[in-house]
Amino acid sequence: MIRITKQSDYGIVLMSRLAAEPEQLHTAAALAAELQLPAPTVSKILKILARGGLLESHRGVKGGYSLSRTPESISVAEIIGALEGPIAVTECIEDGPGECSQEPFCAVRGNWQRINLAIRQALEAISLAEMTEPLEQLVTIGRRPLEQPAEPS
Amino acid sequence: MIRITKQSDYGIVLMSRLAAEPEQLHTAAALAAELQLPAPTVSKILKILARGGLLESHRGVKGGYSLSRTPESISVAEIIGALEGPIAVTECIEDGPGECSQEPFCAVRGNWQRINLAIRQALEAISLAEMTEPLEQLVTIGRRPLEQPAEPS
DNA sequence: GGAAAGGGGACCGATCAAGTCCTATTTCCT
DNA sequence: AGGAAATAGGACTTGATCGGTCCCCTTTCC
Ligand code: FES
Ligand code: FES
Repeated sequence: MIRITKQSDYGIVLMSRLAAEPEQLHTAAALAAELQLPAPTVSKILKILARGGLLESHRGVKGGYSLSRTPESISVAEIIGALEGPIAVTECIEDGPGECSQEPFCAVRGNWQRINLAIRQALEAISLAEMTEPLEQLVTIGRRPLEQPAEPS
Repeated sequence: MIRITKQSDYGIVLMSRLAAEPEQLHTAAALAAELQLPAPTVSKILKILARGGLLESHRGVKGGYSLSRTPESISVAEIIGALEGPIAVTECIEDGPGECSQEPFCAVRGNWQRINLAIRQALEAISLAEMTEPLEQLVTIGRRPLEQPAEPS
């Protein structure tokens, strides 16, 4: 739950791959093959990311994609935002008031934004660079990847 | 994006309403009418929340629901978790390894959990009590409900 | 014993994401 | 100059899943 779409999922994976060699150009086909993802979908996602300004595209033979900025300056929030619009968990308050049909009755109206903000900040705090330096870092610090022993079911 | 289901949406609204009078019993019908939500759906959601241990249910005439704990001790993460399973943004790593088809190729494998953890923590940090004291608090502190001026689009 | 509440689950319809495909455009190489 | 290889852009189909409804059973109060 709190599911993101597969587009974002793939998008982050792809961006992470590109972040490994920021200088280098990668074609959509090569990335798809390497990551074992459906080629047309990869192509589509890369296009969107390029349109969003996160990727630099080079057309023609020997073309391909590369990051338009350094991995450190790209947050996963940006990636998700580029792929699926602004980050908002609920449709209530996306931007303007008057949207939700039950504003008058709703007690939480304003506080939804607290949730949205919390999630957005959490996502903005994670940079692409952090996504590429994988296990060592985690293990070194001794951070537990998961801690949710109590699953009531 | 990063959408939660309407169940969670409604669930949080309902829980917030109940948090206003933690002692009192509320029937599903009354809550539905008050909040202008479809009655059967409300009933369904309350059932799930009760099964999850977040609500105390009383059957029979004069029955109804009430919070099983204080609003301060209930986080929105719990509500969402009860309504839609454990909080995980992606299906890759829900719990055990071996799930994702491309573990060998995936560079982010371990770092997805970083994202999941960040979101989970963000949601755990928000209590039901915070959801009920609505606008005043926000305004007093001068917190901006939204800040996202740069929308590249 | 009846009415009013919750408990549980089956069920259907609409929405939307995921993936495919096609065509145009740009660029490199021969 | 011309062809090949790549991106740009969009239309389309299908499939899952969410949202919502409905029905029947159990419990409790009066
Ligand atoms: S304003 Fe939409 S549910 Fe609160
Ligand atoms: S392990 Fe599933 S995408 Fe990384």
